[in-house]
Amino acid sequence: MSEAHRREKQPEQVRRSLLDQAARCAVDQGLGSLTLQAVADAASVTKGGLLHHFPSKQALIDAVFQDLLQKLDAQIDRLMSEDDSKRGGFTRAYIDAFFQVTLEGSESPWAALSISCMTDPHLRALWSDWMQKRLKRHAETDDHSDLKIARYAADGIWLANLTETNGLSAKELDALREQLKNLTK
Amino acid sequence: MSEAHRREKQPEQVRRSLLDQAARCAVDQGLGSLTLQAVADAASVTKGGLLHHFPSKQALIDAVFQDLLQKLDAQIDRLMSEDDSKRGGFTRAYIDAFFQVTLEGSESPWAALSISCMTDPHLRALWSDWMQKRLKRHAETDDHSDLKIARYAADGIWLANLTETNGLSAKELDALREQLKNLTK
DNA sequence: GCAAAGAAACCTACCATACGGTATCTTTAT
DNA sequence: ATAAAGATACCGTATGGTAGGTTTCTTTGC
Repeated sequence: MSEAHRREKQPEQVRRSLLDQAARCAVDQGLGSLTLQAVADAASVTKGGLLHHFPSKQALIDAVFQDLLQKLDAQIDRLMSEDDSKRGGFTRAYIDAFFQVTLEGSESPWAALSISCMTDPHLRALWSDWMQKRLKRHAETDDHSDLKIARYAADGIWLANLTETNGLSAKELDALREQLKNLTK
Repeated sequence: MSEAHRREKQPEQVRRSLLDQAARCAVDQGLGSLTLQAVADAASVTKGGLLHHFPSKQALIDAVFQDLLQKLDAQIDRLMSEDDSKRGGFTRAYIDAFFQVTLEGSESPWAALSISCMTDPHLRALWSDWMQKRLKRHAETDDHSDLKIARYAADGIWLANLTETNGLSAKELDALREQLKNLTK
């Protein structure tokens, strides 16, 4: 049946798979009706195996969220290092990061972040903290109402792409991105 | 015990109460952990009574959502009738409606709409439909990329206000709204 | 005008199931 | 040998839903 018992054990890989599949399930079924069994199945592990890696459901969810936040952090830092002009550097990176995520479609684990963020007050706080820290860190270059609007619009677009059954076309998205980035100049 | 059995029956009123309380519960506990019992209790009806009005949990949730969408529709229509310039009329009404909702804070039944919208894929589709119909209806006056960005930004702000533990200040919100509406001219 | 019948509104009691979590056992790696 | 990885079996509970009863409203026949 499950092959995890017979194959070579690569716990790190299993852990990764669990995180990814959990994110995926959260998108498909909504975090509320997310079930340990479903996640375990999707990762080809039994529920017991899952609970070995994450001692509770909440622990799993938290881990997913932290993982995604970490990736987002890295992504933004990378994008910022490629940006030579100072003003709005963070905002541009933010926009690009979000569009990149958006392009990956609703199957991307990133989509889970948003959903989790709304549902769970605890995660909401985490996100809020992250954002506020980041804003404070780049206050000198990115504290302007135009930039604020650009960031909010990026959020909205990202949200829309989750919401719409048929996401926006790549062409539309590209045009929107250009327009937003123009706002940051 | 429950007096619903002895009092004069006013099914319409009970139905309303069920919808309202369901919305309220969805805000408090999150839609995921929304329970029929809790809603029934809040409306002073037994679970059986609730299930008489709404044959399933999903039916109840859908009804709540539809109800709120209907209210939003009316609100937007009203705002549009007060707007004399043509271009961007819908977008301005959309922005105003969302800011009005945002100002009411997270206790408003509208907050439930948003959360539900993210969580439940089925509701996501309903919202998407609503939006697309509305956009088609106002294609002549509101199909422009600037307006699109303004709407997305409104979504983002609304989202941020749900997300942030301490919502944005009324002053900030006002400034943002003005700025957005300027984009629609 | 008024029973009687039928439908609608609502309640009580119950079932089935699915879910999170525990306890324990087997297999693999070091 | 020991610990980690993973599987299996099981438990308690809460929840959505069903069945069928009881009370109130509405319609119909006379």
